[in-house]
Amino acid sequence: MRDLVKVYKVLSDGSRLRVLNLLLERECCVCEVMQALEISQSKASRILSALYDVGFLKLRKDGLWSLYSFDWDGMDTHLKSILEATKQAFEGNEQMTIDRERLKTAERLGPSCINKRLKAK
Amino acid sequence: MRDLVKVYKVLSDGSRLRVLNLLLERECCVCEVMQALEISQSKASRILSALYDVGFLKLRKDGLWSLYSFDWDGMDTHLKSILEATKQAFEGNEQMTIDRERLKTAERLGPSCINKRLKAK
DNA sequence: TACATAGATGCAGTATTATGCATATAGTTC
DNA sequence: GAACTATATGCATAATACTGCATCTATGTA
Repeated sequence: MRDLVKVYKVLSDGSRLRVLNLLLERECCVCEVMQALEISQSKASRILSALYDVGFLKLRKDGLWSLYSFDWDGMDTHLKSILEATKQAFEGNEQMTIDRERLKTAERLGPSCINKRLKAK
Repeated sequence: MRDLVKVYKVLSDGSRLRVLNLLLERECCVCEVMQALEISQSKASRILSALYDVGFLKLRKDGLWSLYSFDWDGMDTHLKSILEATKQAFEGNEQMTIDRERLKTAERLGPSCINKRLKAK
């Protein structure tokens, strides 16, 4: 039951839910998440590792990139049902739609590149 | 989405989950919850009202007693699926089984009566 | 080997949450 | 209306969680 509490703790944060929503679209690296949600690198990284820790995600490394995606196969049954319910709750939500749109234009550029861009503006 | 965060916040606490579990058994008053879980009156009251606030429960007053139970009819769809998933996760959990057992012997006695008993021991 | 880069993490400050105690509130009973 | 009682709640304190900044790690590249 301690695990269940942990799972709900992870889900009880708007930013973390927004990241889940992105990942429902496709596998993402840390820098894509930071672009799509306009959050800092450390925040994006921590959110992804929190979602990973409770068992929602799997991690694949490609050179410097950490690519996170849902671990549908490894995920236990309870987690899956909770996730399904959550997914349903996202439907029709404006913020979630915007985020998914923005993810489409997110490029696989590292944080330093993104930060330079932001400063240039 | 703010609502969803609220719901998960409420669920991200062991005691609150234990109370949900009791209510899956039957309607309870505050003092039955405090007996079954061995928690303080204010804690039991606050937990119940938190669960009420997000829409899981309905409240019926009988004299001095506040009787809380699941509001299956009034509950919205998302909430219901989340609750279903949670319920499944409770199955086979030792603590939850113990709590449900203890609820059977819980009597509808007020806090003052319960506290007197405890002191008498 | 030296440097550049994506991501992870320690730390500190801030904000949020949980909980006990005391007290308020609202029914009940005499 | 006075006393009693179940529940709700204000307040203070303690515990937890969030986040940015700086730094570290590990991989890739010249």
